[in-house]
Amino acid sequence: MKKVLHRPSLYMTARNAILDAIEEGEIAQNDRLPSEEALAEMFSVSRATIRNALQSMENDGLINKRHGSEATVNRVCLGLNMRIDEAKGFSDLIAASGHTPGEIYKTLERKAFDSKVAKKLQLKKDSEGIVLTKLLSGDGNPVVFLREYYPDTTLHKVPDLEDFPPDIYELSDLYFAKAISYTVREISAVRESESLLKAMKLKSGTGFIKMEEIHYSDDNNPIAYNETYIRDSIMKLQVVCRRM
Amino acid sequence: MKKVLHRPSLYMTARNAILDAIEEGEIAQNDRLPSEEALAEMFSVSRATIRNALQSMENDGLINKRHGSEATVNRVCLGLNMRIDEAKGFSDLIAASGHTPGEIYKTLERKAFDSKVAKKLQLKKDSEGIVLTKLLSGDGNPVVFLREYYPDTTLHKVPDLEDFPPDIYELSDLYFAKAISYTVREISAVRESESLLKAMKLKSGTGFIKMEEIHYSDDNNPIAYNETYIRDSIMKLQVVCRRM
DNA sequence: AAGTGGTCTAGACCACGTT
DNA sequence: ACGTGGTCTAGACCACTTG
Repeated sequence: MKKVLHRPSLYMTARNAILDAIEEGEIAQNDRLPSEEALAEMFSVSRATIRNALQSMENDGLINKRHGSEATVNRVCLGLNMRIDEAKGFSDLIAASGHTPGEIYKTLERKAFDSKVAKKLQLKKDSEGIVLTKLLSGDGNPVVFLREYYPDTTLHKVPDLEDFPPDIYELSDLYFAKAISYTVREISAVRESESLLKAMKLKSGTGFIKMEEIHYSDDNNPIAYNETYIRDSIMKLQVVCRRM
Repeated sequence: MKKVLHRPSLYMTARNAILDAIEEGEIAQNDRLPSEEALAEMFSVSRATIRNALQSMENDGLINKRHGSEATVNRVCLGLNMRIDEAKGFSDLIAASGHTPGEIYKTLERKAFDSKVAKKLQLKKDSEGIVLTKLLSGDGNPVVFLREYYPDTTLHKVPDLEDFPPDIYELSDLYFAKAISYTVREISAVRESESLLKAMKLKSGTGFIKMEEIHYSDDNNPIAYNETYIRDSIMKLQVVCRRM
């Protein structure tokens, strides 16, 4: 995977500067940003460039825009730390929610996928691949159990177990033939089972959230599949949806 | 709430025309759209306007864009019908997933909110408001149980029970002092309980998804709160997350 | 090398909110 | 009435993908 150093675009530079200024309290009076024209002058760029910056910030839930009046800082969304509509791995989510992430165990094996997994990945039955199993902890306690399926065609190189990055998106940048473009997550509830409790090294549990993830390349082909089990007593999953 | 008829913008017109053409198979050869320049010529608008249309389509997961190559139709996301990262009510979700939505019962009462609800809505304890309780069905079977809390300050007029629109976003447009701008949804898993099974008119259940929603106005004030219980055997909740 | 999308500018007019 | 963001144009150059 080629890595290129981009010259940052003007609008991304402006975006980062505005975000820093918000954090320092230097720019937003009562959480209200200066007008687009004023920002354009501050950064010596055109209004279109500032609009590009503000648009990307609104898409990420950092600010609100309203026709006729200045943009405002969105403290509500800025305070969320378990958003599953963002491309973050679970280690990052655990860390973002204020717990110390860790790995209780991790195993790697190569085998044929069962028909259910093969179907999710649009593969012929008995296609082979890598299966990574992980138990993640928050502050030392088991919270997330993961099983990750990587078809042989996906990985252009198989890293050693200890070289697997904790984040699948980073893994895709380093070792996938094609990087992950987007992920579809499907959520259901499951009762605790003997095998799950054993895998998570728990004696009992209340309810678990099950999350099935299919990761797609930018040409809409599935390239990886995960099953994740989450102890929801620790983690509350969040999603933001905006109108329009 | 004032209702104005907007002249549709050129980019929204182009967007809708492109979407129609995609559906009819008239525009995308092998799911690949014409170039931005070609589209601009087709609709007699500038390239910037077409880019605006395509950008909004990509934000909604309808197409993928790649630097250097034409945009492509995203059949994967187009096929999803239970996305909870879109501002849709549950009636719409049930309908979108191919079941016939219905209401098994619906009650309305006015009372003081308990401290948990008051806190979510940033209200003083014992603040009063309207509580709407609903049991929704898919193909006649109970699937979603809802309890919706509307503070007195939110509703500028309280509709009769039978006049409540099925969709909370529509309700907000018609009867809220300020419309809903965005919603934060928090997901957890719950075991079945006596009271929940009774409310849902079920004898037994497997697991339930609990979704707590706080609806915010565009000035980031919470204006409504819902608790929703979902029989996940019927409905799989979906979220799409894109990188960058 | 050619074609395509990404970024950027300067200027214009309109629609909305506030006063 | 005024200031603000929303839409739109025409033109330019750069970065990426493709043949």
